[in-house]
Amino acid sequence: MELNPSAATPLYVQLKLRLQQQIEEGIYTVGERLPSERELAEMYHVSRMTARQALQLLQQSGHVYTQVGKGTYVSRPKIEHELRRLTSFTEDMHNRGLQASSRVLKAEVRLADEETARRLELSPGDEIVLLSRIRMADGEPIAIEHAHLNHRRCRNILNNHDFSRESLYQVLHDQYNIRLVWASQEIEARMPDEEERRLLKLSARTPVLGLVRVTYDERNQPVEFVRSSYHGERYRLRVALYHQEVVS
Amino acid sequence: MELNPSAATPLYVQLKLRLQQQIEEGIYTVGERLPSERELAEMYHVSRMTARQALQLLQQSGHVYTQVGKGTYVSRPKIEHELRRLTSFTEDMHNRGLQASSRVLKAEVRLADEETARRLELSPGDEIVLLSRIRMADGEPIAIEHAHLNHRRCRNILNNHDFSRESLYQVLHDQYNIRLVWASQEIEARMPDEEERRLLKLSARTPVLGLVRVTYDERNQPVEFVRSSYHGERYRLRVALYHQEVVS
DNA sequence: TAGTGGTCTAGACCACTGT
DNA sequence: CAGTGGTCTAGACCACTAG
Repeated sequence: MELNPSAATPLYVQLKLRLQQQIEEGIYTVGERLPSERELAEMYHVSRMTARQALQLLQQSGHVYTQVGKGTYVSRPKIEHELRRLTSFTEDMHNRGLQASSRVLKAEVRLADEETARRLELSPGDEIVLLSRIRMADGEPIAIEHAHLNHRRCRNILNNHDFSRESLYQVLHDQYNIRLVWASQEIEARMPDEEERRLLKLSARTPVLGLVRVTYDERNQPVEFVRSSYHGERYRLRVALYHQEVVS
Repeated sequence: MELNPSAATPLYVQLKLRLQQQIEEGIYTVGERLPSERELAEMYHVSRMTARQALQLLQQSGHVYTQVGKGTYVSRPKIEHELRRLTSFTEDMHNRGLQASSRVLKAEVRLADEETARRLELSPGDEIVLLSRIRMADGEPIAIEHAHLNHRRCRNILNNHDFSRESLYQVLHDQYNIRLVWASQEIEARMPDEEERRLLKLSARTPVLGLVRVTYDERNQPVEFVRSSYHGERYRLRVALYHQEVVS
C-alpha cells in the first residue's frame, strides 16, 4: 500500500505503476471507476496533485479515461500496444515471434547524393555513412534496408561494430548518446527492380512495400534516412495513428 | 502581455498559445532559450505551476524541449506536423493540394461476417453498416474503401446523409457524439483483384497498397473497420512514428 | 554559487455530474 | 446537494548545470 518517498522514482510514477499493475491484475476491471483523486491522495499519503499526475500518466498511456464530475474509469485494454512505438527491425520481428538476423551488404563512408543531403539536411558532398543490410526472419529474406547517417554525428561507427548482429539504434544510443524520438515515414506499393527481386527471392508478380523513413532526435534534427523494401507477401506493416491534442 | 483570467480557456492554454505564436513569429528562434518557468510566471502574473503546464503542452506538441538545470529551448520546426493526426480522406487530399470527391458504391445495413465481427468485437450475425466508396483526387480514382460500422452505435446513419459529399468522421462526431481517438492500421503491398483493377483503372503491373484499419473511441471500443485499396502509382502513404514515454 | 527544471505539498475555487 | 475532475496559487526541497 505504501509508496517509497525516498526512492529514485518519483511518487507519481510509483503510483502510476501501482495502479497500472492493479488494472492488469484485474483488481480494477474495465469500465470500473478508480478511487477519486482525493481518495487516492489519502490512501497513498500524497497530495492530490501527485495523485493527479499519476492518473494523467495512466490516461496518456491509454489505461484510463476521465469524465468531469464523474470520475476516472478503466479503459478497455489496447490491442497492439507496441504499435505506438518506433521499433527496430529486431524488436519488430521479436514482437511477431520471429528470429531476426541480418547480412551486411555495404558498410562505408561516402559522399551524400542530392536526395540523401536533402533528407538529412546536409549539403551534397558532405560525408555520410551508408549501411545496407538484408533483413531476415527465421532465415528468410524479408527486406533490404539502406540506412544513411550523418557521418559527423557518428564518427568511426563502422570500425567498432558488427551490424549483422548489433542494432544500429542501440549503438547510436549507447555510444553516441543519440536518442531517436520520432520518424516520418512514407509508404508505397511498387514492383521490385532486378536486384530486389534477386535478393528477396521474389516471384514475378510479387510487389514490394517501399518505405522511406527519416528519424529525428529530440531537437528535431534528422539523424537517419532509411530506404527499405519489404517482401510483399511476407511482410505486413502495422502502425498506430492518433487524433491529436485538444489544444491548438 | 496580459493573459485573461476570466476567459473560458485556461491560463496555461492561453500562455501555451502565446508562446507558440511567438515561436512561429520568430520572436524566439530555433535553439534559443525561453524564459525560465519562474520568469514566465512573473512576466504573466501566474504561478510557476501554471507556466510549467504551458511549457509541458509546448513540449508535447514538439515546439520546445527541456534540459534539466539549463532551461527550455525552441525545437527545430517539425516538418509534416499533420502526420501526427488521424485524418479523413478529405483532409488527407486537401493537405496534398488535391480536390477530393467520392462515389458511393454501396450503403446498406447487413449482417457481420466473421472478420468484421472479430474486428468490431461483435458476434457474427450482428447488424453492421457497410459503406463502400470510390475515392477520387482531382477526378482520378485513387482508392476503394469499404467501411464497416456497428449499426447499434449509429442507427439511421444511412437515411439522412449523402456520403458522396459528407465526411463519415464528421457525421459520427456531430450527430452521434462519437470521438475517434486512435486507429490501428495494417499495410501491405499486393496485386489487385479484377474489380480493383477495373475501378481504379490499374495497368497490368501496378500493385495496390492495401490498408486495414480499425478506429477506436476514447474507451478503446472499436467504432469503424475499414478495408481500403490505394492506387500504387498515385498514392503514397505518410505516417509518423513516435518513441514512447519514459515511463513504462 | 546562483539558476534551472523536476517533484511535492496543502490549500482554493470552478463547472459539471448524479441523486 | 455532495462529490468529481480541471484549474490555480504560493510556497518548498532536490539534483543538475554553469561560471
